[in-house]
Amino acid sequence: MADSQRNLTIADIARLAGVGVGTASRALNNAPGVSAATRQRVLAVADQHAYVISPDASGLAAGRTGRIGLVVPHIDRWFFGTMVGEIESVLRAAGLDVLLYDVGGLDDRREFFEQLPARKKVDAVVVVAFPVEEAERQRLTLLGVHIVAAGGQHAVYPHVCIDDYVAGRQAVDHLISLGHRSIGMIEAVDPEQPVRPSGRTAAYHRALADAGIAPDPDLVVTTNWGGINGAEAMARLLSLSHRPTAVYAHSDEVAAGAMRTIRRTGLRIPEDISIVGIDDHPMAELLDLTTVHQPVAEQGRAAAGLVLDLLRNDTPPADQAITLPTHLVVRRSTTSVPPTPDPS
Amino acid sequence: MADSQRNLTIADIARLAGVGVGTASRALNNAPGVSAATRQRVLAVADQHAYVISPDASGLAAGRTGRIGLVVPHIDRWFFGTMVGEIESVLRAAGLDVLLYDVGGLDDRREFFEQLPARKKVDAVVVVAFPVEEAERQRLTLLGVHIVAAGGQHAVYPHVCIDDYVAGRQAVDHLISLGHRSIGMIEAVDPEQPVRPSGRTAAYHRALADAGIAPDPDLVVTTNWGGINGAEAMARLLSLSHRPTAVYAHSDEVAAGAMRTIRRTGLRIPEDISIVGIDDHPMAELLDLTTVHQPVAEQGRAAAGLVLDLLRNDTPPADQAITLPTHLVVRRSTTSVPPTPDPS
DNA sequence: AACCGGAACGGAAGCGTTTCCATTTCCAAA
DNA sequence: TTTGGAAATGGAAACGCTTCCGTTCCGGTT
Repeated sequence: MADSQRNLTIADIARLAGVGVGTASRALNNAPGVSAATRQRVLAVADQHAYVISPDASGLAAGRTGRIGLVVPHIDRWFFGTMVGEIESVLRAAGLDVLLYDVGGLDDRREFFEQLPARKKVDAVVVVAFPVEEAERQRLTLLGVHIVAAGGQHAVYPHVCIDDYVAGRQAVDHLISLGHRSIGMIEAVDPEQPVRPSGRTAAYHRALADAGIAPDPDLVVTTNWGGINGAEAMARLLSLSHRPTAVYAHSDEVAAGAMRTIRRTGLRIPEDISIVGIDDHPMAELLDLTTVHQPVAEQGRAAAGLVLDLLRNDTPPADQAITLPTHLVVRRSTTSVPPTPDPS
Repeated sequence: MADSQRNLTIADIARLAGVGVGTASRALNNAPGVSAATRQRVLAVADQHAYVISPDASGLAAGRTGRIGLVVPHIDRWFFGTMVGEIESVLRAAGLDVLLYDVGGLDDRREFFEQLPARKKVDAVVVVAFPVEEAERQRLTLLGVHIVAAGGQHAVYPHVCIDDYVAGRQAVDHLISLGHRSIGMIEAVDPEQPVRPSGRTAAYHRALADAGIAPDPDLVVTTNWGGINGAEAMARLLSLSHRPTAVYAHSDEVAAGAMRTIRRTGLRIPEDISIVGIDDHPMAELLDLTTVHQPVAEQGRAAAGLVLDLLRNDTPPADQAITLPTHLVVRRSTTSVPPTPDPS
C-alpha cells in the first residue's frame, strides 16, 4: 500500500509515464491524438497507482460535470424506485454519476426548480413522473442543461411513458368482456401532484360508453393514492345499494387496499366481486390480482438512453417521445359476472 | 431575463458589489470575517443575478466535494427506497448532494469498491444494509472519505441498525404466548449478500428453547428473499405430515408469499394457521399481517445525522453505534392455537 | 535529397473557487 | 491625541484538469 502518499495528480502520472500532461490527459480520456503504445503506458501507470482523474478539476476545466440529476417524487414507492434503479444503472454504465433529488410535494418541487441546485451541478436532469412547467423548462434550457422525462405524461421535451388510456381500456375492457355491466372505478389522485386529465379515467368512461353501458356517477369514487385509501374508497363502493360486480382501480396499491375491504366484509374475490388494477406491482402477484402490466424498468432504460443521446449529439433530437406498450395480466381476482342472486 | 449572458463568476459578483473576490467568497459561504453590511450587499447582488457558486471550482479549491455517496443494494425495494429517501432528505437540507449507487450483486459491489468511483467524488459514503469489508473500509479511510452504515449489522465504523435478535424474539414470542408449540420458520437469505449469522434465526431457536419446545428441523425452511419464494417455502411447510400451527417469516414480503400459498390451499388465516412477519412493510397493513415494526425512516435519518457529525467534527466520533427499537404490531394474521382437531 | 502533410506530443493558459497573507480600517483604551 | 490590536479586506497563489497551439517526428512524394 504505497499510495498513502499525497494524492497523485495527472502531472505525476505524466511524469511517471514519461509523457506530457496533455498526452496523459488525452490518454486517460480515451481521446484521439495518442499512439496506442503511449496510451497503454499511461493507462498502465495510472492503474498501477490507483489513480483516477479528479472529477472536480475535470469538470471545471472541461465545462461538463459528468453528472445527471434525477428528480423523483417518492423514491420509497415501487414504481419510482424501480425507475430510478434502472436509470442509475445505465447511466453509471456510461460513466455518469447520478445525483438524486427526492422531491415529494408540490412546494418542494417548485422550490427545487427555484433554487436550481442543479445549476452547474449536472449536465442534464431526468424528471420522473411529473410534468415540468414551461417556465422551469426554459430556465434549465437557458442554463444549458438538458431535460428528459420518464413515466409521466406527454411533454414538449424528450420523454418516455405508457399510454394511460390504453392501459385503462385493457383493464376495463377485460371486465366488460367477462360480462360485467356494473363496474365501479376507484380513481386515484396524488394530492401532491398537479391535477391533470387522467387517461385512466377517460378510458373507463369511454369503455362503458362503447359497450353501451349507462354511466352511473355513484360507481366512481376518487381517493388519494395509496393502499389504505383504496380500502376506504372500496368501503364507499360497498355501501351502495346497488354495489358493482366488478371494480377497476387506478393502481395495484389501491386495488390491494380495496381487496382488504372486500375480504373483511366477507365477500369473496372473484366469486362475489372482481377487481382489476394497473401497474403489475410485485405485490399483485402475491395478491393474485389481475392487472395491466406496465414496463417500468424499460421506461427507465429508455429514458436513460435519451439522456445519453442528448449528451452525445449536442443537438436536441426534436422532442423525441417513446411510448411503451402495456398488457393485461389475468390472475385470480377477476371472473365472469355472477348470476344475479336477487330475483328482479 | 438578463442572465442569458455569459455565466457570471465570483469575480463579477465581487466587482458588482464593490468588494474583493476574497470578501465575496467569504460572504457567499457564510464564513466569518465579513461585516454584516458587506455580506448583505454581496448576497443581494448574487441573488439579483441568480448567481450560485460553481460546485466544481469550489470543490477543487477547497478540497471537499459537498457530495455524499449513497450505496444501496436494491433501490426498488421498499426498505431501501424508504431509507434512501430519508437520508437524501436530511442531507439535502444540510446543503449536501447525494450521489446514488444502486449496487445490487456481490460482484457489482466488489467492483464498485474496487474502482472506487467515489474517489474524489464524495466526502463520505453511506452504505445501506450490507457490510463493508475491512480492506474496503481501510481504503476509503486512506482516501479520506468517511463511512457510515445504515440498516445493516454491527460494524467497526459508525452505524445505525435495529437488533435483529430482539425483533425476531418479539415475533416468535408473540406466537408462543398465543399457545403455539408447533412453529415453522421461513428463513430468508439474500443470495447476493454475504451469508452471515442472522439474529432473526437465532431468535427463533432461542425462543423455542426458552419455552421448552423441542426443535424440529423440518419446521425451518430456507429460501431467497422475495415474496414469491416465500410462497414456495410455505408450500414445503404445508406438505409436512405435521404442519405447524403458526409460521414466523423473516420478512413481510416473504410472509405475503406464504399467505398466498395458505389461502390457495384453502386454509384460513389465522383460524387454521397464524403467521407473523418482520418489517411492517406498508403491504402488511393491507394484508392484515401481524408483524414487527422497524423504524426505517428513523434509521435513515439517524444515519444521515451521523454523516453530518462526521463532516463537522472531522474527528471520527469513536465508532458510534445507534440501535433503534422495534415493536410488535398485532393485526389479524395471528390468533391462539386452534384446538387440535385430530384425536391423538 | 528536399519537401510536405499529418499524427504525436509538450506545455502554457485558463476554468472559478478558496485561502493564506499582507494591508487597511476602526475603536476603545491610555 | 496617540496607539495597539481586532476586524474587515484585497489579491495572489494554488487546486488538478482540458485544450489550444506550436513543435517535432514520420513516411511518402516529387
